[in-house]
Amino acid sequence: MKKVILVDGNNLLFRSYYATAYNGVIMRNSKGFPTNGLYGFISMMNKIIEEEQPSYIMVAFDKGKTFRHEKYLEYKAGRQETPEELKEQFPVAKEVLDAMGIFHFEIDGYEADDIIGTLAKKVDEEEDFVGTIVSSDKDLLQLISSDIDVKLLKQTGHIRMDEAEFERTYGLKPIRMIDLKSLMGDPSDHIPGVKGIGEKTAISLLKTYGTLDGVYQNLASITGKLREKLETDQENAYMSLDLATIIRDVPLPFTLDDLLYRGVHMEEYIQILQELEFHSLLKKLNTNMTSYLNTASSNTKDQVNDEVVIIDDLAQLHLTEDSAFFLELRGANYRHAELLGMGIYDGKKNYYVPIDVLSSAPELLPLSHLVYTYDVKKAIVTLDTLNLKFDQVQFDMMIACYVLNYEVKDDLAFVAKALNEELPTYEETYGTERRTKEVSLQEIATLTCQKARCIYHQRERILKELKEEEALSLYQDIELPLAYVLADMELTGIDVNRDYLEQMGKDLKVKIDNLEEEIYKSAGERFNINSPKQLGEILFERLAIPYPKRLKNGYSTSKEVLDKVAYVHPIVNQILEYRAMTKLYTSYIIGLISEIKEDGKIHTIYNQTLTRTGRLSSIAPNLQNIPVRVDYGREVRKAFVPSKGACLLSSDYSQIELRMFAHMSGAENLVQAFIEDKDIHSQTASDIFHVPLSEVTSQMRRTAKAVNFGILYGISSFGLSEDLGVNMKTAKEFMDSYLDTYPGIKEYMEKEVQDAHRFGYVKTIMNRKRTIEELKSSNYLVRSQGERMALNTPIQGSSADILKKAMIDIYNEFTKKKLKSKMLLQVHDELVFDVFNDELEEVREIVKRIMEHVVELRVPLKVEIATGSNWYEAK
DNA sequence: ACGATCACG
DNA sequence: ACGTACGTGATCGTT
Repeated sequence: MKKVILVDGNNLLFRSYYATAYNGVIMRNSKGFPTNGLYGFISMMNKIIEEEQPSYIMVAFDKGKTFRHEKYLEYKAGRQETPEELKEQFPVAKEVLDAMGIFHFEIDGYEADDIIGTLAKKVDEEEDFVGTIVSSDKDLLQLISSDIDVKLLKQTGHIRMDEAEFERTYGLKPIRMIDLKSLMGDPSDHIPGVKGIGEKTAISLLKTYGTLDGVYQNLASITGKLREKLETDQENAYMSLDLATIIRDVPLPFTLDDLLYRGVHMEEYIQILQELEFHSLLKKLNTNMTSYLNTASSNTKDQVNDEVVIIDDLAQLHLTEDSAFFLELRGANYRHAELLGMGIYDGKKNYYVPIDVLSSAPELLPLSHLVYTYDVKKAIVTLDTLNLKFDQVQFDMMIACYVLNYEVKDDLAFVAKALNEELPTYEETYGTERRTKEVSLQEIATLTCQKARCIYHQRERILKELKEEEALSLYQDIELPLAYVLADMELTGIDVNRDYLEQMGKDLKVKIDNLEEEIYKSAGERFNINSPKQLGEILFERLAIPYPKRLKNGYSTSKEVLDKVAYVHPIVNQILEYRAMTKLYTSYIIGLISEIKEDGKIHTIYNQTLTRTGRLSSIAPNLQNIPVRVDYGREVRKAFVPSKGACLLSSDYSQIELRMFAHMSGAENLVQAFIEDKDIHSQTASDIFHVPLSEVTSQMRRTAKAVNFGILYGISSFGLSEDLGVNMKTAKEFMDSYLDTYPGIKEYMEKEVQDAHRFGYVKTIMNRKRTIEELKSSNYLVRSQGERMALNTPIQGSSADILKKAMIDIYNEFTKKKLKSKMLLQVHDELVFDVFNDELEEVREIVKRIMEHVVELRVPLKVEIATGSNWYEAK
């Protein structure tokens, strides 16, 4: 079987050009010749040859276009003019191809698509040829057949689309791509399509009616807006069909056999690279040559490390060196994910252990050598069922990269990309949740080992960067040990009283149903109360309630707004109550019940690498936003219960962020107030209103509290006035009074913002760094937001650092003392424990001591502890 | 996929 | 003259 590669040359050069042309700034050689498109083009050609090992290859280029429709010109006119700097690169691209021994072709009146389409047809007709088309243009997918597949280039990596894959993805035959485009259009190719129809609608229409003709023949059975859209744009749709169809009978003066890949003419090739000054490509060429020569001469040394040994018996796996491993899962939530297998790289060889091999004899896995990975917590939690304990991991690339401010996104491919390593993303490999892809064992093995290799190779570089950033300690002494603590908490889970939640749900349901009827009565009609749009119309049009605020498209029906107009009509309070009840019901009754596992517990997942400040977040379910501020919502907490013979203990940092602020600003009166353990909001009220403590009213305290919070968030008089419901002038007076009262604070804040501007980042007490791009913005609002982040992050982040350190120390102390009691939850400034009755006093002492003394600041840290037979009581 | 809303610190 | 408080996640309806 002869394999031919058909490359869309225009597409390749265009995308290379635009990928590297930022605001018109492009790469040139020392003679001023633009080279940015060529660089990507040549790299890509090399990559294609390396990956595909073709025996036949050709690159097609555009050369004008036959006009097949009177309206065509009009549409084509909208197309952007090719920049001069790109045009110049085309002849050179062709020279490069000559030097590389690659056939290329163009012909008057046709685009590259048409040449490829014609050749693809020839491949279909010839018995002994198969072909692969390379492009990022989905248009070419219409050429897929049993002998033709498409390597669809993506921003990172590529997707291989063959007949089966296409049908899995779109649910259609490849040739229907044309009909699809005629309906949904393609702005990049100036194909109009039918206005208002997107991919989803187009696919479902074609699934029902087969073709564009089918759709229009059955217009009678289509109803509503959709039919109107189809009728309006029928002419456009058929023109689009024409435009989208690739020509397949271009006159070609050669045959498939003429496309033979002849291999590179090294001297010419090197000369061109030198002229273009592509030193990295030359260097790569050199190392490839040497390694090629090496393998040729001494055939065992320095092999390319991409051969994967698929292990079918763990007894065969002998690791003698520190190795990297990557656990491959399929599914978003790792607790429900399908375990696929483990890729291992020991510096020399790749091994892939399929999950069935692993689970049949997990004790044979050489854990002591599996020391580098990506997301150790995930490995611990998912492989706990096999009784595997990854307690010797020294390097977690995910956590390290988070500390270095990389965007982590739960996918190694994104981090790898930032480090200039190309890996297919999760979605590229497995598709989306709705459109899953089937992936072969061989493919998974290759990809998983590729990830293990990436971890192995990037490790030193990342550690070096951590050292340079002085963040090694944060990574090594806080974040990495914390991953183990969190894994343990996730595995432990918290007991939930399902019966209690169900009863509460039943009661709520009755209340909600009654409220619903009342609301319909008040409104005089039935409508969807949950729809802000419908609700807005009922309240502000039908009932003519005055509205203080409008949104982009409609009225705001937020609590804030409704509170203001509650006196006008009884329906407003009914709505507010309905909202509160349904929120409770859907999110906290139904939502929580659905997360209870067979063991009667809820096991949340902590995301350790998400927030920009260093806090944790909690998902599936979020246990960091269980109601507490309002009485009836708080009742939900009664469902969270201890294990038998134990109680729940909650320990809470009192005012940790304000204390942190006092510490960092060094404002003397504020520091003193904390040292004397004053009620900080009352004290602030006394100070800013100049009255003795005994004369502070609750109103004054409330105001002072709002001012204190404002300070933490990077105060603005507007924000404060909104929060307090006073005008901005009054709010400004409060702020000024505050700043007068506490000398040093103004200076501290000014310096913080100034430094942030100067360095572009801020840091916490444990040297956690947050870069703030917003500070560079020319937009005042964005820049101000950046300044508020700069003020808030050191406070929120340092508090998070402290909590994390405390968690690790407490965990270690529990282990050391061999306590049965367990840490269960973290809620930013609160920890919740399951404490066995006989350990209560000991735990209370350990937790309080460690939390209060985990760091020593200018102000004391204060911890409040409460216990009870559920989370409601322990608060 | 995104915004509005509302739950938490 | 802008038009705003910091950090999250779940659910719903709309696009």
